[in-house]
Amino acid sequence: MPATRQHAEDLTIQEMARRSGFAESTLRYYEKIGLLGRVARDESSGHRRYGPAVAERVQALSCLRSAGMTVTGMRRYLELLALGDAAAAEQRDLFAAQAETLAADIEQLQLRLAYLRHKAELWDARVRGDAAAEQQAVEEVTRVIDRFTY
Amino acid sequence: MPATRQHAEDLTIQEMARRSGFAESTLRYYEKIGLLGRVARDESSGHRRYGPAVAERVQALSCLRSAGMTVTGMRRYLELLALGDAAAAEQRDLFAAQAETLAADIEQLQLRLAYLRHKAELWDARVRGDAAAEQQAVEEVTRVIDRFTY
DNA sequence: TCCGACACCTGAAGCGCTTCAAGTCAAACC
DNA sequence: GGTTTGACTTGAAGCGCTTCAGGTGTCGGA
Repeated sequence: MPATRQHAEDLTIQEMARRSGFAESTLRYYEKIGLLGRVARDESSGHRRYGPAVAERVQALSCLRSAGMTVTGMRRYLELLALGDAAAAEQRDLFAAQAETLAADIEQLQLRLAYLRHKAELWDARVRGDAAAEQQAVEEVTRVIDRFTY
Repeated sequence: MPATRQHAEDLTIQEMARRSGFAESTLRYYEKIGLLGRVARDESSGHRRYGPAVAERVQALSCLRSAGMTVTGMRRYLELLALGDAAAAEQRDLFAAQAETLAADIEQLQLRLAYLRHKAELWDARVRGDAAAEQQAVEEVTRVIDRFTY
């Protein structure tokens, strides 16, 4: 009789990991550092069971995390969430600021992508023994690097 | 008489950090784990001095690192580099693979960005008490999340 | 000549996970 | 009924840095 009293919609750590994109180890870690409160357990096995409320919270954290938000930022989000509509303006600002940061990051990454592609071209030209193409790739690499900012 | 015998083009760790985008601590760390070989020192002060050859190497690593390459990948790159043209095909493949990975990452990040912006809209609508706008933002958030892959 | 100020040094600890080692629980096969 | 399989548990160690604590070397000014 396994976990008869559990709700059907409760997720195992494996399911929670699959749905959220967090590794199982990360879910355990987040619980340990207090981001998730205490997650319910199956009484007999001691395995974690993620109910709907926790699951939703995990989903939201997953989005924020994959958008580059730090653990500190996620804590802030949860604090604001607890305040509800009273903290709506702060929430808006939190998301807007994170969006701007991410937009800037993406722009930089696109430069890095161009760099990598030109480097691939460069070595390809070398494989083919095409000195002219190699020279052009070198110039393109240089041009891209000049646009890097740190 | 500070470091009279040093070459003028040698960089301090601070300059190297500024030019490469690595933190000074990261430069020390990379040296410790053997990514940079042994960096020369100013004899009297014991401070690191990055000569042109090392500086170029650091620059290249910086590009790779900021394009998402792992330390393992960077080691591989340095190995191949030592082989010169003999490993040109492997270098091309290394860069091409890294480029593909990064392109996929960027695509995901653009979704996260859309998510963040819609979330900001959502809270903004709530601040303004605009239920219709809020409802629309909720739908947009949902639509974006459905396109997430992990 | 002494005094900060500052850049740098090393070694150790912390962070956000990830990986690993050793063990528990439950369904399933022989 | 044992035993294997597989998902799960905890605690500890590792990774790639980052931060911190405590100290050294160099310089410019009083």
